[in-house]
Parts: sequence; structure tokens; C-alpha cells
Amino acid sequence: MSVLKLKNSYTRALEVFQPLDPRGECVTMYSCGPTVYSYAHIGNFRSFLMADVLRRVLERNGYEVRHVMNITDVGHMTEDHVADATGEDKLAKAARELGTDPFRVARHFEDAFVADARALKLKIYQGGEAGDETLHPRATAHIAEMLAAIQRLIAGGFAYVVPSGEVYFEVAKFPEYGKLSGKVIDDLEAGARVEVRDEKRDPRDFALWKVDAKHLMQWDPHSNVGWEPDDWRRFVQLCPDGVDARIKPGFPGWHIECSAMSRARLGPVIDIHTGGEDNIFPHHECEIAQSYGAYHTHVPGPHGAPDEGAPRNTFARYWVHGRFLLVNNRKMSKRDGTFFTARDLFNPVAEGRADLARDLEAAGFAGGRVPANVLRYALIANQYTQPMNFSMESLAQARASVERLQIRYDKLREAVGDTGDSSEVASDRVLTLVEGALRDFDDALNDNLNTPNALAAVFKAVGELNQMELGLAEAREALRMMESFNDVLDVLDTTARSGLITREQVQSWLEPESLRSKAAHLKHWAEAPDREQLWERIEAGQLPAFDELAPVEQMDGAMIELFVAIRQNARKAKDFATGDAIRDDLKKRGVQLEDTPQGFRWVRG
RNA sequence: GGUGGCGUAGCCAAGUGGUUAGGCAAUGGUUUGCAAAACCAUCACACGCGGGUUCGACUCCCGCCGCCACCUCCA
Repeated sequence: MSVLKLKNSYTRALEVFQPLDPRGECVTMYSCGPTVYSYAHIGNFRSFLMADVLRRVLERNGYEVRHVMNITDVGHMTEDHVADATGEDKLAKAARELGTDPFRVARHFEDAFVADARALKLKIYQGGEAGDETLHPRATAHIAEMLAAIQRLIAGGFAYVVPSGEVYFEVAKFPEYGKLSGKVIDDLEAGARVEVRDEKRDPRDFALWKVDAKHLMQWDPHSNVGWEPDDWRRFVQLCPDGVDARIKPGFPGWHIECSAMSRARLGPVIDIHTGGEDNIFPHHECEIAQSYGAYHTHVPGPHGAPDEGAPRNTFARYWVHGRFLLVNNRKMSKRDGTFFTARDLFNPVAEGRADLARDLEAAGFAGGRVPANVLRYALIANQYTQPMNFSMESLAQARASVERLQIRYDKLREAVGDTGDSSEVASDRVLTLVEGALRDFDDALNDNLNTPNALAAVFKAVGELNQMELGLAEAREALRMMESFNDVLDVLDTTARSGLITREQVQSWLEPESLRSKAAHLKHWAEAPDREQLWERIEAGQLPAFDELAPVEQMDGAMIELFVAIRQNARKAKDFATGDAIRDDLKKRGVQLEDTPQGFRWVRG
């Protein structure tokens, strides 16, 4: 298997991945998570999905991944042109609009985020990980760790307290500030847009602790006011001598939270830190400076890198940043109507966006709604190193692509069926195909998560399989391959949603005895109001009107089989109008029926 | 102004100093009672423009043009 390589923002080079774990087994990964003052948009999710694909690829390479993604519930400033703490916090703004306290607002949006993340199959919210609180730390629950770090920064001379009671990191004390982002210090100083705050020693200095009476979330560093009891107890343990007396009640700065949470959950140094490209500066630049200042964190350059073994003064060895998602080649904008949350696409009407529902309907989305697996595909189909231009058309292409994969997958499942083990051995042509496709898939993903090439390998394999008649063992191998692809892609509906009915089976069901026994165990059928009459007609081999069978909301296998039998009876009598009517009716009820040389294929959609 | 990046056939999107990426769409055909699915073919003598290096450049170098992002909370 090929070796995983990642584009490291820190060195701007493609580097071989090598975990810090001396056993080479465990990987620690921290992803900058959502700020929960609104619903997460598709750009947010592109970034989170990049992290999701990365951790799945790591697992594919045999690593055990401990992945942490935080919840930023402290909030950030909203008045972007007003420097520092004079603006209103975004969470506070949301709270004012929702008429409740900021903690509840944050929880509301966090819950919404989790629901969306689950729908999009973020593995960190699947299974056991979903309930593991340690993997989803909240910023408000780590004020103790943040203040402890701030105190260390002050004690070490990396930070200073100003008369207002705020604390700033002194950038001049960390000469490597700017290394990650490539920002030249002089450029920043020249930036006239940064309103110089008198209290700062240098305009580039950034806030670690802020004081603003208007802010709704407040913690007193010198008493338990504003604290959850557990958090306060922990703070006292972490800082038995308290923090600098000049620090006044307030709230943490923008960047300290991730340093604190990463350290608390994953330890002093980690393998991978991910985020969006906008995080590079200033957020991650500041994280690096803080962590070094407080704890002198450093990691060795990985094997094969020019600085192999030499210390990098950062707490993460690999910095991986996803490029932005654009709409109409611009950043998303609410004003231009190019701003989409995930739930806008899942159910536009419920989000008050009937216009979007119409556009989606026009793009071929039934009911004007985008299935989550289609959105997932659309957001991972491009390589993360390139900006992605999102559009109705790209969504429609994703839908078609997913459908092509799903159809192939369904047919393989049908071919394999429930049959147990078989001594039959797959032919070399299929074994070679599967082996080659999986190798190409892995090679592409290991090449800096090149998902377009990985998908090319998938579709090449699908195309070749579509040209073949597969035996049982071959279908089983091919199915195994598709499932392996899906371990990373996770876009397939893996429930048994389709079936194949042979002509022989249908023929036997048309016998009155068989038909009656088939009908008898159908609960819905038995509840039909005029069932005696219908019963007689069925026994006579007659076709009841489809509506007479309503309400049949759940088309289970037996129900579908019954209708297939009735339809085939009509077709045998060359009554194609009736046959087609049944097929159309089934479609309305979410079941697609296809005639194949072997028999009849049904797909629940 | 500073920094980083991008411009590949109708659309999306990999990749390479010299043999078909892949997907989507469209059109024609095979198959089908009709569909669906699938296959085949076409669109494809594709690589922003102009120079240069080279036996040969879409790929390397130089110069343009256009677009985007970051530099400010932002995935």
C-alpha cells in the first residue's frame, strides 16, 4: 500500500505522514469545530467533511485515530470593523433575537449542528463517538484551562495585563509568529485597517482575555461567579495560587480556546490540526504562538522532511487546511442569496426558502430537497486543496454520480443475496479488477486526499463491472470492493432497499392458493374495508384498483411481490396499460419497478 | 498595497516534458411491449494569451490578461 502524504501548511510541502506515537499506531487529530451562534453552512461542512475523509483515510492506513472537534460556544465578535472587545458578541446578538440566554442559544445551535453532522455521516458523530463528550469539548467548559494557560503566558513574559484588566499576547516575544501563514510582520504593522488600541504594546498583539461589561458570558477569575461548580473546582486545582490579580472578570479571547481544548483532550502535542484556510491567519498562527509561549510545545519534523528530527515550535506536526467553498465563484453571501446552510438544502421549505426549493426541483431534486448523501458527495468530490465552486449543477451531478454507484451496489447485493458461504472462487478477471481498483483508490486518497482520482478509480471499476456477467463469488468480491469504497465515501444506502423476483417465482404466486396465502399475511390487506370482495377478485386472478389497497405507506417486500405478481398477470394478457399503471402507482409510493431478462427488479427509494 | 492560489473540451474535475483520467449533460445507436438500468459511439485534433528553452510543452522559464482567497470575526 502506498504511503499517506499530506500537504502541510506549516512547511507548504507534501510530507509523508508519520505519527508521533512511537508505536506508530495512534493518531491524534484536532479539528476546529463550529461556532454555534447560527446553523452551520455548507462551507463549514466542506471543511468538516475534509477532516472526516482524512480520519477515514488514516484509519484505512491502519491507524487508530483519536479525533477531537470542539464546539465554540463562547462566540466571537460581530462588529468586524470595531477592534477588540467593543463589539457585541455574536452569541449575545443571537440571544437577544431569540429572547433567551446565550448558553441556551449555543446549545440550540449545537444540537442542530449535531443533527446535520449525523446526516452528513461525520464519523465523529456516529456510533460510540457521538456520545463521547471528551471528543466534542465545549469552549465554555474549558475556561479553567484557558486561564491556566494565560497565567503561564503572563508568568513567562509572553503576555501582559493592561489597566482595563485584559490580557494580550505579545507577538514580539515569539519571533516565529507568521511562520505558518507567511505573513511578514511589517505588512501587518502597515495595515491601516487594524484600529490601534492604546493599551496594546503592538497592533499585532492579540487578546487572550477580554473585559466588556456588555458581554453576556462572563467569568470572574478570582471568584466562582459565572462558573459551573465543576469548572471552578478544576480551575482552583489548576491554579492553586490564582491568576494575576489585575485580570478582571471577562471572557476568553478568540484563539486561546483551541489551544486549551486540544491540550486538554489530546495532550501537549498532536499529529494533525485541521481547519479552513481562513483559520491559518490569525487563528492558528495565534494558537501556535500561545502554545509555545505557555508550554514550549514543539514537534520534530517528520521522516523525509528537510527538517527531519529538528524541532518545529508548534504543537501540531501537520497543519491541514481546506480551501473555501465558493458559490458563483464568490464567497457565500446572504445578500446575494448564495448562502446555504446544510438544512436549507435538506429541507428548504421548512427553512422558509421556497425559492431554493423551486431551484432544486428544477435541478431534478424530488420535492425540492437534497438527500444528505448527495450533499456529502458533492462536498467531498473535489480535492480539498482547491477552492470548490458550488452550484445547482454540481449538486445535480453529485446526485447522478451517487445514483450510479447505488445502482451498482444494489445489484451486487441482490446477486449475492443471503446465501452463505460458497466454495465457488471468483475468476481472476474480477479478482484483478477488484485488487487494482482498491489499490488505485487507496493510492489516490493517500496522495493528499485526491478524491477526484479516487472517484475515477471507483467509476472505472463500476464501468468494467457493468460490462460483465458476474457469478456469485465474483459478485461477492465486487460487493466487498464497493463496501470498501464506501468506508471512506459513505454515500451509499446500505439497507437492503432492492430485490429481484424471478419469473418462476411470479408464476407460482399467480396460483390462487399461493396468491391467497400471500395476501393473508399482509396486515394492511386484512384491514381493507371491503376485503371479502377484494379477496374473491384476487382469487379469480383479477386486478384490484391500486387505490383499494391504500393506505399502504410501508411497501414491504411481500407487498411489492404481490403487486408484481398482479402486474405480471396483466402483462401476460397483453394488458400493458394496466401493467404500466401499476408500475406508475408503485413509483408514486416510492418503489421503482424494472423488467430485466431474469425477472423483475424493485428498488425502494 | 502585501501574501498565496487558480485559469484543462457544454459543465465539474485529475494529471503529465512525448501512449485514453474520471464524472455529469447532450445527441445517435444496441437492448426493451413501453420504461428503467446497462453497453457502444459522438461531443474530445482540451489544456487563458504572447514569447522562450527543447527533437518535442498543456507540462519548464519569462511577460501579460482574467479570476479567487487571505491580510479583519469567518470553514
